[in-house]
Amino acid sequence: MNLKELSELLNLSQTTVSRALNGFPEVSERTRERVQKAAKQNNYAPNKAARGLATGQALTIGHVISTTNQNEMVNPVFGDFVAGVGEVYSKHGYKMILSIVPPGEDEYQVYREFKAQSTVDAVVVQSPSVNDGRIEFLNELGIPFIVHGRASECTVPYAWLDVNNRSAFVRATDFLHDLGHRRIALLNGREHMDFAHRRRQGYESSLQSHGIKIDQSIVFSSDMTESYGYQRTAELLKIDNPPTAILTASIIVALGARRAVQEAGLTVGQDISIVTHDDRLSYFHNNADVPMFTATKSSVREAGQHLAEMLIQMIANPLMEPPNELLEVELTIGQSTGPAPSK
Amino acid sequence: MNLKELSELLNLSQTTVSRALNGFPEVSERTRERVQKAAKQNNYAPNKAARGLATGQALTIGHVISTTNQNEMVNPVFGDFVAGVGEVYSKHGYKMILSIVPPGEDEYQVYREFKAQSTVDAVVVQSPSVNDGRIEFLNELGIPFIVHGRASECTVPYAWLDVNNRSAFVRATDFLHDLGHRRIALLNGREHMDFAHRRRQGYESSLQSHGIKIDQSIVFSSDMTESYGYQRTAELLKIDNPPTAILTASIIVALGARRAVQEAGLTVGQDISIVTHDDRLSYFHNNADVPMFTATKSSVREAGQHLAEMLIQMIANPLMEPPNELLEVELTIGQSTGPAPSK
DNA sequence: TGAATTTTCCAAAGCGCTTTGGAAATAATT
DNA sequence: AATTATTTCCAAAGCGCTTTGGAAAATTCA
Repeated sequence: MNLKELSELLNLSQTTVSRALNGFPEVSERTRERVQKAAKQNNYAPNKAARGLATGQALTIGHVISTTNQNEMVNPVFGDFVAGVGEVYSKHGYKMILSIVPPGEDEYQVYREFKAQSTVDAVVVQSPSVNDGRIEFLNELGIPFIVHGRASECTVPYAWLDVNNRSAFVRATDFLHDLGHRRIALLNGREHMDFAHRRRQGYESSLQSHGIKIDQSIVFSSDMTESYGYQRTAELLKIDNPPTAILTASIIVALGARRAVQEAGLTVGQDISIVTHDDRLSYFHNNADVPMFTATKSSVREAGQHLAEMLIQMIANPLMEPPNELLEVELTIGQSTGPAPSK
Repeated sequence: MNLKELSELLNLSQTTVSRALNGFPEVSERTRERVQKAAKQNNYAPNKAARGLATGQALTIGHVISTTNQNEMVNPVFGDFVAGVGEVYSKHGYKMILSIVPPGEDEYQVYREFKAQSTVDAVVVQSPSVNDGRIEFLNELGIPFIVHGRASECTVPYAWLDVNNRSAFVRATDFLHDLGHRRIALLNGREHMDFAHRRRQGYESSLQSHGIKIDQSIVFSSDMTESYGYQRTAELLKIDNPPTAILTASIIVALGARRAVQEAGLTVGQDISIVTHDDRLSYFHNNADVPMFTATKSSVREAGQHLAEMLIQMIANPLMEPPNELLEVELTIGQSTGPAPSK
């Protein structure tokens, strides 16, 4: 069923039917209702390509994910973020195109194609690095975009929504310091990623403000896997002056850390404290009455929802200033922290 | 830059340019090269909507994810699966549309819209339940589709790619039996899901073939979260006749189980054995020299790649029989299993 | 009642591409 | 040289929609 058939069925012109469905004022309520009913009955909806061609709008937003090599991680946060974003898109009638860039291919080429083909109205940039080239590139290319996170070294204005990773890790480190910990290890994410860079800053800034010298031998940076948490923690427990507390970048890493601690016959929350960032992933509830981990919490799903709303506003209003939003985390106390053991 | 401009630039007709780019034989090699070069230089690519309208092809494949309620899990497998699928799509020039169905809305309505709007050429059905209504629905609607998994109670033919979950869990259970375990608990996924249903069958079939009566009090079914693994295991360790081995549905659940075991002061692989299914998620390497867990392994990312190839074949060849593919798992021995402790 | 205004509707153009049916130019055959 | 085949190209139609400019019908006003 297309517009022509529907309008013939109704004995109306295509114009009138189109206007009735698109809420134009110059069509009577009676006609509009008749049209809407017939459309529903015949399961009519305007052909996406035709509509896009006529309006110049794709009603589609692009997400580009680069898997630079075969073993590169798929960000575990990805699923929940996309779920949040996608809910909002569909409420506003937008579709999401997910483009996976295979190993060896050029992410920028995907954006160029998007532009040339008019596949999308806007783009979401995920996992920005400290000096992410995509921001300048997209600005030049002229595709509206919003960044989930920030790029510290980018000075031009651009739209972003970020968690305050710096203050989160200041607070986490301060908290451990308040508990008497003086030797605090950091199992960070890969520090070319902006969020990890900022967490490191927060960590160092807190230590410095307490007059503690930073010991690079207990600071690590890697993909956030369980085995990373396990390995580094196991090693840390064997050194001469082992840390009494560990700060980890995600629950997955924290689980690895906890495993190493338990295997060493120590108790988390007594012998060793662990504080982690918690993205509130749906398959890692950390919200028992007393949560498993003390954590800086921030729902990545809600971030996605919020970011999508911002982007849709930007599309509707192309001249607006790029919006920015900085979300603060909650610091919630769980079972994984306690006073530093006295020597 | 559109086709008209490009053809004027080249002093050719639009037809010739279009044919040159689309590989038609009736254009000379010299002309073709000239055209291709100019297209690349001017970053020309055919407008997606216009091309779709003209050809009737969307070059797009739909994935519909239902988040039935606010707290429902996002499947942790999702990210890796989508990465696998997406790589293949982009190699073949296909786009992936991801449609998140917000809580309270109707998944079927999304498919109806896909059909009415011709947004997609085909659809991937994820996480099928035992008697999944989508299969019949899509057959009637007339959208080509392939299922990741199967629906046990569906008798009509349809395209699918699945892991042999039944044989996987037969083998896992047999293996534990061989090690002397007689009391084997099962922490399954939600059993309305087909994969969990089949795993249960495999588990029971193995036990029965060894003459072991099934004890429903040590069989569980739930969302596959870490805390599920932890809770159930902690409870199991307290009952009168606790199991000596546990079969879990995913590494995430296994991690929870391991935590409970360690907290009880027991050792995994000695006091309690754990076997899990391992989807080879990129953020849970379980492939050390001796892996952390004994596991039935099957890469969900490779499954995605394979499934995408099948679907693209189906689109190219609409009359073919619905293809099916059953992948066998590897059973790899890790540190989490050992002989049953003698009483 | 006739003119002015508002409401209601329509024909047709255009979005950018593919593709049909043929024409012009070139090469091969008689 | 004349005819036939082949190569190379093009004008124009059509995909299904939105939207412009304007006409017809209904309503209001003088």
